[in-house]
Amino acid sequence: METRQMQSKKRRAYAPRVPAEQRRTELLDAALHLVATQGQRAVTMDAVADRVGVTKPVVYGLFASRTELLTALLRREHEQGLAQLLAILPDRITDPGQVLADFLRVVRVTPDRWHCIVMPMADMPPEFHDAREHARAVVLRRTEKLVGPLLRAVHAPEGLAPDIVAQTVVALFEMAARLVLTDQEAFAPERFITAIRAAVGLVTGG
Amino acid sequence: METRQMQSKKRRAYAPRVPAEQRRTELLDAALHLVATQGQRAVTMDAVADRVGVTKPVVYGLFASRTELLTALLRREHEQGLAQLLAILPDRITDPGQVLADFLRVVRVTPDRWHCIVMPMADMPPEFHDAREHARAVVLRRTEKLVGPLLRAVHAPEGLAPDIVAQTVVALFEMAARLVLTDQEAFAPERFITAIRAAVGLVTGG
DNA sequence: TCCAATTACTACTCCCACGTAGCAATATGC
DNA sequence: GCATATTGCTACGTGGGAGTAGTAATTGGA
Repeated sequence: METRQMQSKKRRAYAPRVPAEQRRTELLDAALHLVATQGQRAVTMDAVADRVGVTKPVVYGLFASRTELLTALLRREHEQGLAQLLAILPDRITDPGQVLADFLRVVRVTPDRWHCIVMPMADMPPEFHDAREHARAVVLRRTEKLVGPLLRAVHAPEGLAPDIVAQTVVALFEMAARLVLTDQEAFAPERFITAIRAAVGLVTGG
Repeated sequence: METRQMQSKKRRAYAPRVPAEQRRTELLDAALHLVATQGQRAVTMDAVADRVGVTKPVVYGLFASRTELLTALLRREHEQGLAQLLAILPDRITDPGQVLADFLRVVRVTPDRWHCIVMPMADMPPEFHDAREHARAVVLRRTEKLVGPLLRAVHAPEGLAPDIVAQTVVALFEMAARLVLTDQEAFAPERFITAIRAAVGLVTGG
């Protein structure tokens, strides 16, 4: 029975000890990568732990549950994404093509984050949507304000309601981001910028 | 021991017997409803069976696995959705607002189907995307062809590439559908139609 | 009225991922 | 160097949903 000699239990190598805050960040980063590359199903507590070189109970030491982990992740990414966006938006828009260019550059610099923001994650418990709804609402309000003067500048008719135009603009930016993230070759960022400038020219110059 | 008298095992009431093809349809309908109202996680074999008033093995009699069930569902919905769309699109577009109006009417008539088409379902195994990719590709090709003459008509500059315009148009239709499905009050279909007509007027009349 | 085919049900097994209890190693203050 | 807190690990229990084997009810035809 007592064959505890050769092939003994091989205790796992101890992972380097790391202060809580830093571990927390590492774990969120791992979760982000999993979401972006394999979808949220892939974010199991074991997988996250594994990616950091640690075991599951360590994750539970910092996040009470899988739900809390994912919620924290979505909140962090949306907060930081929102910050990136607000840093880009000027007070008054003169060149929409420039705004799109800046945005797409940001997307390419932090693709995982924007993947997780812009590729809609279905089947998330309601609480998960809070972060997204909030960030999106902020962007929509901001966009609506920016769009108003633009519409007046081109003498747009009444029917072009600012809220609908704002929804449209945001949807288009999201579309561009998705295409850039999934089909980088066919949809080089410059193509969108060319297109948007052509469209603007069509309206103002026509 | 033999207390099999009063509270006996209460065998479940036999569900009415139904031919295979019809059951299949019923089950797909049930799955569709679950997807549309609670997301794909809610589509468990038990839940689907239950909704039809039947038990799990019945479902396995018609679909070899959960994956096959969901695949069949997505295929069916995309096929029928595509048919609806193609029936709407004229050979030559004269009034874009009319096309959008027709489309949104179709969406409101079969909301569950369009929910499942237009609300992206993340975390689906690759095979699930086949139906969507295929249908979307067809629509994109068709749209690209329709958009060409339109661009020439308004003397659009070179930079407005037809493929990008097509992606844009499709993205906007999807956005409109999503908003109509989720926020029917704030985004009455007429508002989109008004907006699109105003936008068209801005380009052609300006 | 009986038989065979069809349809449905009961009662499992299996697996996977969540979440936890308790122990082991490593830092840190004295 | 030694106590103690901190961080990590092993080894479970648990629940829920996929999938299956075998049986029972129903129906349609002879």
